Amino acid sequence: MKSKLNSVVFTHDSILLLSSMEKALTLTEKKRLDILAAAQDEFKEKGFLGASMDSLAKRAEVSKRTVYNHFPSKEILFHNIVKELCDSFRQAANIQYHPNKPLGEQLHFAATSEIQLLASECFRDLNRITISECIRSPELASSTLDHLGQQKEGLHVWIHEAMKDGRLKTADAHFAAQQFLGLIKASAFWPQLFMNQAFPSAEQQKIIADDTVLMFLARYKA
Amino acid sequence: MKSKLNSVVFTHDSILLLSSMEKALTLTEKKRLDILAAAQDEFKEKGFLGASMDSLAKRAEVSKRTVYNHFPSKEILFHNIVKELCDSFRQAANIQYHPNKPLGEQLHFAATSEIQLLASECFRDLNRITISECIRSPELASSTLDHLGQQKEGLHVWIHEAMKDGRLKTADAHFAAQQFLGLIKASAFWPQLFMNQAFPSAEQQKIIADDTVLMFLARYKA
DNA sequence: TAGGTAAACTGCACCGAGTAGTTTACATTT
DNA sequence: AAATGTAAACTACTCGGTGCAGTTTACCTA
Repeated sequence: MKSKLNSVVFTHDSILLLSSMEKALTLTEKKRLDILAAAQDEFKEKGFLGASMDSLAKRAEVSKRTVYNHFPSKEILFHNIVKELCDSFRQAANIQYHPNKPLGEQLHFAATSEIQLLASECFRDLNRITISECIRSPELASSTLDHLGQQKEGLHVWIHEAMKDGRLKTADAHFAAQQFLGLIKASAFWPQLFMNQAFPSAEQQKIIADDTVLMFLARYKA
Repeated sequence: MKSKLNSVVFTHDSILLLSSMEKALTLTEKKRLDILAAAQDEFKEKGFLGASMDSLAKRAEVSKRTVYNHFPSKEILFHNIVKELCDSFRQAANIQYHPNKPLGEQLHFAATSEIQLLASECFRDLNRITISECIRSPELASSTLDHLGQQKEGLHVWIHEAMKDGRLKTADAHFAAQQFLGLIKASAFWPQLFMNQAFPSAEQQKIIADDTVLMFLARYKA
């Protein structure tokens, strides 16, 4: 299996769930997780408007009433899903600036971990779910995609420090970080999100990371 | 002055058309344009699923029956809107490679015209309308976003020629074009589309174009 | 220029399907 | 037996789409 994050939530296989969590789960809690898993599938597949509570309940093999016992409304359930998915990415790859290590090495690590994040099925699911709604719901847009910009924050700080340290040309650190991530996402995020393009292979990922660092340093190295 | 019956079928800009020709339009044609304009607003505002044919008809100040006289179904109407918007971007900025002009100048032109395109309210409308649906409809995704990739094609060819000419380092031209556009869109497209970020001012646009070219040439100039 | 005809528009009622959310009455678990 | 979960029916909608009777418009002819 793939997902190493919050294994409980993303596991669709209830038997596995039960066996791995011992007998700790009461039936009520199990149902709750079934509902969350089914809701995630339903929303992912049909979007917020397209999703139906009946279909969702059937998916979870649970009475619709039970769904409403756990979540008072469709919207609240939706926000729970989004929140939950968001939380699983709190572990923002906090890149630390090391004055002694080579810039290329540090940047390559940043690029690789960003690609790693973009590669995770989980992360793309979150985006597929939210982005459609974000366009028409600014509130959700900011609350959610703030999270997405979190490791951008980290990179921005890193760049700023490297500039202060005289190892990068002085420039707008925020803008530079945007460029760095833009280079990556142009190949490893947007095309996969909107067209159904396959995600880059391991070799392609390496090329993307290498070339991003190469280009970035060609421009900014002091 | 009389107008041929079907000369108006494909519309460029409905509002402009209406105000400039006014009397020349037969009532049927005017209604048709009213419907298209209203549909554009409705879809833009609520998306495909959220849009309602009743609300749309009211917006167009037209009987719902009339809507269905012109367009047999909601889906067909939607595709008409998308097609119409697409057609208004047929003028793909076809960048031509000039062996004698400086690379920076030519690239700067490409960057500027790309930003120009991304800046147009029209173009962002098209994307806002389609992208949400593209995620769940691969068919629409390819048919529509092919268009978006058209000027990318142009750039890719340009880069290829410059490489053959020995003025750029030999590399994957398609990948390089993707990088070039990624640099631009990271600042002037995606943030505006999903968050409601304001579009860059004229000065900011210049900075983006300058810096994109700078970075690209730092990496690829032979 | 007047008049007639065909086509288009209107407004409304209506259909069947589906929606979120609630209630009721029964079954299972503990 | 008390508590919780259950299915199915029910409410009060909204939706896309249709049928139809009556009105308006466009255009051709006499």
